[in-house]
Amino acid sequence: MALDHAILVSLLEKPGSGYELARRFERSIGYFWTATHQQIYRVLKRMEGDGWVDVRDVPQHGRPDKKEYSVADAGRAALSAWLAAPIEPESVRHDLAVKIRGAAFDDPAALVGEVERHRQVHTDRLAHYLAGEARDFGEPPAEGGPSAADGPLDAERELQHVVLRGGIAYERMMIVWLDDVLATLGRFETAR
Amino acid sequence: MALDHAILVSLLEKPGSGYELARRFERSIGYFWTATHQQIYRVLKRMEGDGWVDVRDVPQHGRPDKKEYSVADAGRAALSAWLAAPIEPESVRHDLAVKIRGAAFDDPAALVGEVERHRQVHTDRLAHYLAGEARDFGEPPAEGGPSAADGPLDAERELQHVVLRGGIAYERMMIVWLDDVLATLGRFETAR
DNA sequence: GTCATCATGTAAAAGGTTACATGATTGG
DNA sequence: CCAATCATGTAACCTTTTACATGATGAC
Repeated sequence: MALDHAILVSLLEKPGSGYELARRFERSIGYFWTATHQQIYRVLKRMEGDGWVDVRDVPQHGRPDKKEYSVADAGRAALSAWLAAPIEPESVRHDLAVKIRGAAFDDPAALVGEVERHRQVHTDRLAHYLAGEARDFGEPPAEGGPSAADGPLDAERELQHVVLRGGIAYERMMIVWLDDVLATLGRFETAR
Repeated sequence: MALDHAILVSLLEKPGSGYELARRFERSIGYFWTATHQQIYRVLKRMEGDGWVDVRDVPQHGRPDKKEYSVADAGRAALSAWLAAPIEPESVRHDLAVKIRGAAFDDPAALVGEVERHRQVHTDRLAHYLAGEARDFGEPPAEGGPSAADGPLDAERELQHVVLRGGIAYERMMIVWLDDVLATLGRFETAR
């Protein structure tokens, strides 16, 4: 029930078409909420029907027209209501953990390649995050540290940054853990 | 497509009824793969039809009979095939990250209670994991360090332990990050 | 010319959630 | 007697995934 809200947040950050949203769900937002373009188009259509979003046809030169969506008042209200409601489950699906436990009943050493592949994905993602952090949140040329002259706190920017820091912490933890997994699997490899 | 495999792994670790599996999915396994009893009963029935699991009626004194499931050869083969196939997506759904980014368009300070609640959940879970680790994997009374006399490596035990260490690392990371989130939100709270 | 990218969708199948339903025993 | 726990399920609904489908432009 929260793909709606993820889309609303993304549209508040910047209005865009279904296609553009789908691309964002492959990058920034997609790192903590996955969605395919089929899902996105369906939800946009439903939210349009419910008056949560407004649509505007944007003709483009050379390219097909796009429908630019932006959040309507009703959508903002729906988001507010969701923000105020507690969420519990944080349901997780860690295939790799299931595989590791399952490997005990098969060949543990056969899992090494798979774990290394995952480690590479997390290494790449970490590098990507760190590059994004340096680009978007790099040290401002502060003289004498933060002061009132820095202007009001930009909530959107600060909160995006703290979520990104979460992603960075997650990738770092995963890399350390996957090394632990590899070391553990290695003990069986040599023991065979 | 992997609830099947999570159930197979759990049944290989220890045969049991649908009810018992549902309880395990609330505890150990459930921390990296969620499932309700309705899902489990449905999948067990399907796997029984496909010959992946065997069933045995166990009459009990005082309690309703239970159907004890165990993994058949075809189930083991299916698990092996899954273990050998690469998995990519690791699809994530972090409601809280969406909420944090969404809070920029609402009241960031209003999220403090929710974040604190999540922090508590992770603190409790960490304590639970650490207790489990001490109980199940506590230092054996080794004299002179590890040696061949310790016997062969127990793959099931070692791999369960490394998965548990992953859970511990995850909870620790989350607590540190949630403190970062709280500090970030706090800057808006006082700025209002 | 062919491939990648932009842009939007439909349809079917699989999987997950929520609500309802039953019935026995044990402990307070 | 009432609540909790053990034990198993059905039905309806919603969401997600996978496959198919179309058509244009720009770069090579």
